[in-house]
Amino acid sequence: MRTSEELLSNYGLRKTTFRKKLLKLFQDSEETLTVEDIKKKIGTKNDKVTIYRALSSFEKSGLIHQVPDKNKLSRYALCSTDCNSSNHTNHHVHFICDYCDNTMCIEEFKFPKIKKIKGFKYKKIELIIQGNCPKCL
Amino acid sequence: MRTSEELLSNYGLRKTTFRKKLLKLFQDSEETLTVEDIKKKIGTKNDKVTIYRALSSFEKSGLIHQVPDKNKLSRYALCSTDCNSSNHTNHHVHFICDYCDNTMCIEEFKFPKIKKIKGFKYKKIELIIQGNCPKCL
DNA sequence: TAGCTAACGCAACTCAGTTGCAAATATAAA
DNA sequence: TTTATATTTGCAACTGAGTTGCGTTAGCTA
Repeated sequence: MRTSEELLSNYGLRKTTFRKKLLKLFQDSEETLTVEDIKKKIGTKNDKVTIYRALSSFEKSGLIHQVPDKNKLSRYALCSTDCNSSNHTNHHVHFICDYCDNTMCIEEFKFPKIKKIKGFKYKKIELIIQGNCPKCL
Repeated sequence: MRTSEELLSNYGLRKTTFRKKLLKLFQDSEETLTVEDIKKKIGTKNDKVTIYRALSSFEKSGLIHQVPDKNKLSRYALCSTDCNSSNHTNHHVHFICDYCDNTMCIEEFKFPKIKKIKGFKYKKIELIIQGNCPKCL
């Protein structure tokens, strides 16, 4: 895995103290993160505005992606493949646990073949499964 | 199709002036509706609280379902099959148009077979396609 | 038609996310 | 290394969807 500093450089982002920490947090985290999660886990007490702006900058450049959440909260996770600003990974499978509210990006999941419908143009396909995760079963 | 009054009775809901209008609006509408849409389209000027409460009551009873929206707004649509409070339709396919922001429930779409992953329990599976609808292409 | 219960409307609130602006800091150029 | 430029940060104040409490109104049942 690349270091957070290398990654920031590669994606044309500035290596500020906060952004290095933020990216590292994503690299070390198994689960998707909300702004609240980030506030708690990151040692520094940066303003929420800073967090929001960093997240949207990371997202625009293709480093992270938004993940749907049961309660319409924004969650984020590292992009697994090599995404960039003009080409985000198209297919994501996300699992939302009813019980612990966690949202997971499931990598091992093989994405099903989706039938084309005449007259529609597809850009992004998302598959969301709601249920219970192994921990909560 | 059943009249809105019949439907309300069947689902154990009171037939108030407002709820009859609201349900009729859904029956007459091809597209999913936001609270803002409802406010505009419905003649009466009911309070937004009334709209929110009616929607959540309709949803709980299985008359309508929530639909994902690009901007995290709540959208609603009639349930196509015979849903009820204990058994909502499991599989929905929704198409979100990038350009006109409309979200459509695509009925003709055949839902793909989803592989089970060991340790996870599935309750609800949602497939969201983002792109452009025939009107906007 | 009387009485009970659900639905309505108002006001005030909550809370995630946004905007504007001045100060701080990273990067590029000299 | 210093200076100039552009991006990032932090504060304060705002926005807007959705919620809560409570008194009033209107369906429904007996």
